[in-house]
Amino acid sequence: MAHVREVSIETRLRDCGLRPTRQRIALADLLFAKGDRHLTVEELHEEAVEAGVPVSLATVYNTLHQFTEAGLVRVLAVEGSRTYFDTNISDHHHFFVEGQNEVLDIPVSSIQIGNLPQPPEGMEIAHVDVIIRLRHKKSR
Amino acid sequence: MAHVREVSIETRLRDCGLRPTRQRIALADLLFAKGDRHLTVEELHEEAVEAGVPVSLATVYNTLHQFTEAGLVRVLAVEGSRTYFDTNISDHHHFFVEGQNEVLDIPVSSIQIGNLPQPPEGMEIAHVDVIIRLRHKKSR
DNA sequence: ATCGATGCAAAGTGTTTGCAGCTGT
DNA sequence: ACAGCTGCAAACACTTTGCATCGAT
Repeated sequence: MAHVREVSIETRLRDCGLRPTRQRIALADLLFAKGDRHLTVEELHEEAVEAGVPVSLATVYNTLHQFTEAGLVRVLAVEGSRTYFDTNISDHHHFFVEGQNEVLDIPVSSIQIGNLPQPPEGMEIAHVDVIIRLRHKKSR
Repeated sequence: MAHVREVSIETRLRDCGLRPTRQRIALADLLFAKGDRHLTVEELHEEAVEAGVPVSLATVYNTLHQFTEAGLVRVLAVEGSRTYFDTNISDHHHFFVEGQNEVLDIPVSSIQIGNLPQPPEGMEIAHVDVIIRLRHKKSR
């Protein structure tokens, strides 16, 4: 059976110092199989359960944080309550659809940012986030 | 006693359809007396109590949301858990110091953003947030 | 067999809500 | 006096943690 991909994900986990357990492999599969994704813990948990891998919510939280530390995913701060995890760790920006809690990628090339201000003394820039908040046009 | 400012804040509240109560006036005073500020509910609550205006936390939450709807302040989504309120409602951007939970304004003129991507069909841009995340330089 | 991972439930945060009593007009 | 606020505590959503069991090596 299609074992080829599993092996590579296993290796990837191992390289991060994470033991490739059933749950981690399943979650990593869900995360990376479908291209770039923006998921909440809840959503990923639901997907896992639907895929027949009954992980617990707590494990999804723990696993996503481990993945974050390992640099496999990154955290997206778009909206107060919920935390989004982004499987696209390359440099890019986001649309956020208000009310719909939907996140869309913006390739870094479609925005021009120039003239970044100097960070205060002793600080350096860790990351630049651009979030373009969208709403539905009222016109109808 | 210095009643002049109070009156103007009262008027401002009234204009928003908010009854100028003790608590609202006190909170508005704290918010707007010291220039542009970035505060969490907790911080504002503490300031109010220290200033001898014992409002309840719930009232601070309610009041800040009312102020937000009235357009007196705006919500800042920089970080997952806590909600920041920004008293500067003009167009500008932010530094965010990781680990320190500190927010600093960046005047809109010090960043050049060009070439905004087209929003998806039927959507329009509500707001563009730029957050420059900072960390301390490791050098020492 | 060992040490780490998992699941559950309980504990934490930060935030919201319901309702009795208080306050501004 | 009335409608709208406020305070408290209880309810909530999301997230983290403790501990006994399970699983990968």
